[in-house]
Amino acid sequence: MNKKLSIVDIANALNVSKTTISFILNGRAQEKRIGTELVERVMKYVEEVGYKPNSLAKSLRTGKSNTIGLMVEDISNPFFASIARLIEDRAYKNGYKIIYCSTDNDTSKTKDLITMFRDRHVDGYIIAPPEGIEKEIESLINDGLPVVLFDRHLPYVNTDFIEINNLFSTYNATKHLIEQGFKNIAFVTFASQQTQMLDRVKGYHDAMKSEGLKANIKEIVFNQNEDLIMKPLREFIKTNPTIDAILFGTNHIGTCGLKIMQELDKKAPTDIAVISFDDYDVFALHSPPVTAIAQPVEEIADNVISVLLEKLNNKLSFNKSQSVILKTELKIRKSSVRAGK
Amino acid sequence: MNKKLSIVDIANALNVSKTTISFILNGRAQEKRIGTELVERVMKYVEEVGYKPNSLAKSLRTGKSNTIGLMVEDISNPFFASIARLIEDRAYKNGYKIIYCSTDNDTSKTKDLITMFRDRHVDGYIIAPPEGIEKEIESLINDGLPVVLFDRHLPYVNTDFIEINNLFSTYNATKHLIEQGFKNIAFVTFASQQTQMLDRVKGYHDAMKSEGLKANIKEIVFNQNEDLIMKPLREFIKTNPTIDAILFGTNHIGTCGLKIMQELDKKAPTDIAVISFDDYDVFALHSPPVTAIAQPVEEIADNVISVLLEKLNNKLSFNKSQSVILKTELKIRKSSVRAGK
DNA sequence: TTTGTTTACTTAACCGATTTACTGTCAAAA
DNA sequence: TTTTGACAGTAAATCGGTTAAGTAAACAAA
Repeated sequence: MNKKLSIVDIANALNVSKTTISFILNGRAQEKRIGTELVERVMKYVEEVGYKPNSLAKSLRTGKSNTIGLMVEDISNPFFASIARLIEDRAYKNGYKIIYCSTDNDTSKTKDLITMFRDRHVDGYIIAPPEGIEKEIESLINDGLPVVLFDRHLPYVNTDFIEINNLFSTYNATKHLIEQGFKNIAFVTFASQQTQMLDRVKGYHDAMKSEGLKANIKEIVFNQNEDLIMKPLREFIKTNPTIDAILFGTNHIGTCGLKIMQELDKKAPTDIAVISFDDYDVFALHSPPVTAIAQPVEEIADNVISVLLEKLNNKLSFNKSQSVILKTELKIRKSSVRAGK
Repeated sequence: MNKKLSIVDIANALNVSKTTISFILNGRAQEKRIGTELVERVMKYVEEVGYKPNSLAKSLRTGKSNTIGLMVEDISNPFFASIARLIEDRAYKNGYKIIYCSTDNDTSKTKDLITMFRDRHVDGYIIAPPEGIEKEIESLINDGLPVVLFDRHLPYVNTDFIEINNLFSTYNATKHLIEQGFKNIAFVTFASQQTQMLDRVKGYHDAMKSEGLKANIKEIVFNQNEDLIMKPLREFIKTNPTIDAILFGTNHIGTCGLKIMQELDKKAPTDIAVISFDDYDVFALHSPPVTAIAQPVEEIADNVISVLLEKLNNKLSFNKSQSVILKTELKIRKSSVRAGK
């Protein structure tokens, strides 16, 4: 219908060069000493006809796309979805758009996605990195692109990241279970070499060790197909009847665990006490409510975007690394509190 | 570090014109009768140096951005998050990237976002539209841009949409409650004039009427702040002690309802039977498990993206409207089954 | 009167691709 | 011998902006 207006159309209509229009629209009128009368005339006309500069052309010339690439593990996981939501809000407020994708923790998929993001000239990267993409991340950094990692980091890549104190979180949760009198405490998690997961395992392990208790760690291979998670989990619980408490390493596996317990008619905390990493509605609403290690989602999102925006705005200080470790909160609910107490 | 290669660099390196390179890379070698020997030489070199055409430049010239704009109500809502995830997968497989945003059902925010998407030259639009954006959607369609609506539609805008049979879904759920012997059934939902919501109310209303029962509808104003949802909900339940069943209009309000019931120590189904629209982990895992109207999330996503891709591929048949109404499944669980039965 | 400075713009190059319209060569047909 | 057509490519315009470099006019200083 109404053919899109270009800067040339505006220039012709007003009998002014397109350079002048460009300067005015980019707020460089004063600097370029464009007469105030003309500035007003141009602004008025632009407003009137609703002209919007073509952002592709702009990006091509300036090299800035005003886009942030967001790579999460899985956007349908409530933890990532809520962080994505918060990041989205702050990004839009600052004039940035988000392109996102789910990595599924798949290294080669992630590599492809990074290539795609580069290709799209995203200005900054927010990544929850899977293992094995050190080279790609380093290459981004070497090329001067702002990168912020979150939820986990790559130990041998020197970049900014936002994380929580995983080690202390599971340590603390385990201690809590021990204090409640549970002894045969298992840690059930996804098999992973990611930093946050290693810390979670270690925190649990150290707490058990410090109390002279035997650690019992079950690692389950992640799979998109939920049945393939449920099955080994079911086996584990069935074949370990002496377990009196389980600490789950993520919300996803925690949820699966609850499903299995329901299926096997195991009640928390009488049959098996339960704590899960990450907090969300499922845990708060469960009967009994499930004790959870709540991550400070808002703070994580805030920090991630703040650090990234700072990098985007003054590329100068990219040498000063800004990594943040946030604290979790152990939300103690009935599922982990000994009946008698 | 390694300066990005451009097509000119490739052309110079091989002593060939950039036109030729472009033809070859776009698979038009045969059509443009480029010698096979040269084609091979170029392909090999391109592969070797890892040249990737600048997609911004490409988009600027061709007018195609290979991007789909996805507008959901709230990406942190599990229903939308899982649809977004499925759409993302299919889109990436077809060479499209997703830019997304949450509308919060806010009309003016949505208008801004549509402007932004246009500005970004997204190739196609997937929108769960709030009320009051008929004009903007029509304008997209008039400009020949592919638009698919989902979850709801705009009755007076003639475009494709994917929806479920809301009317029958709540009718059927209400009938189920009546069959179970509940009589004082309330419908609690968010105040909204969106088609899916109107249908949900009507389905409930008609079912009650057909059985000669009195409808009791509570509409709650949506708010980002959950407390402002909980408060009127709490009041409603407290001041309506005769209610023996509640049908919740969305997963969000259903979840809030469960929280209130927990707080007030009301058990389902003995104190109040419960059914909620949308199904997710919270409902399946709740004790007792909550009967839910499950939307066919995969099918919705599949249909949405199929229709959109078809439109993107052959702009020809844009006159033939492809609207799909999918069926829901009433997952009957304990929360709505009379104790005695 | 000449030179210099400021003001208020404009011209033209550029970003990196695609695409239209050519060019030059050689063999077959008229 | 000239024309035609297939072949194998190329030059230049274009998409819609930004930006470095330049210019004309007015005024001030030397």
